[in-house]
Amino acid sequence: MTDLLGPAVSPATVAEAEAAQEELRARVELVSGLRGWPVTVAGLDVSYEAGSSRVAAAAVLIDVATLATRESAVVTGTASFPYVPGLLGFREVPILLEALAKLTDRPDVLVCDGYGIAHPRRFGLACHLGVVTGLPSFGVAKTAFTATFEAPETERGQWSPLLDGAETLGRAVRTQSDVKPVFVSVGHRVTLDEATDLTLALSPHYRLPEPTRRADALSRAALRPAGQDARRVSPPGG
DNA sequence: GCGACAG
DNA sequence: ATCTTGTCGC
Repeated sequence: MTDLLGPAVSPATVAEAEAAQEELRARVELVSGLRGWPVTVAGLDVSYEAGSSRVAAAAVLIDVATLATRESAVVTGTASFPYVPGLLGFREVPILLEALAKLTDRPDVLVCDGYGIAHPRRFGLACHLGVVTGLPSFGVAKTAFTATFEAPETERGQWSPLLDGAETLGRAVRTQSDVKPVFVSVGHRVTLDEATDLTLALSPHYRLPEPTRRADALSRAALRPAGQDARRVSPPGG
């Protein structure tokens, strides 16, 4: 089928992808589109198979107040774009959209595994997904990327700014006391304060927010043959 | 020029 | 991301 949207959706080269990001960044809205505290949030994540291009994407819809899982969807497919730092969106957005489409209810906000605005061209995965879906979104990354930061105080809830010179791109947030911080940045139609508060509300027990934790587990399990979940098969030596 | 580099 | 054994701790 003809790709009517061109490079903005499926770039053929790194140069085209970077150019597309420069175009798409103009569509990011740095104001809140939330109507008060959200009722539901969808956590998203993608898992990869070792020596192949097979991937699995999961979307888990969670009730923010109770953290109960309302519904979840998982889909397997093939990665159509290589991993290139700064271009993660082109690799994961397509299959994540498929997983999102399988959800019955529309989430109030998306939580992504990676960065939003704290990106070389200010258009990380969370911005990409937000712009394409029109939904509020933000990212929670596990490791540092482009910005500089000082370690936040060690108590849960403490944070320090992610900086690029004088520009604030996000926050290093301590979701658990004495545990490495996570990196929160805005994606689309969400403020940094909202993203920070949500990250903390969604991470009562572990370092990572429940939505992305559950999406990670689901996508990972989807790559395993049926019947081998949480069980060891063909142990070395018989 | 060289290294580092979300997932 | 994934490859990997044991180990310390709640």
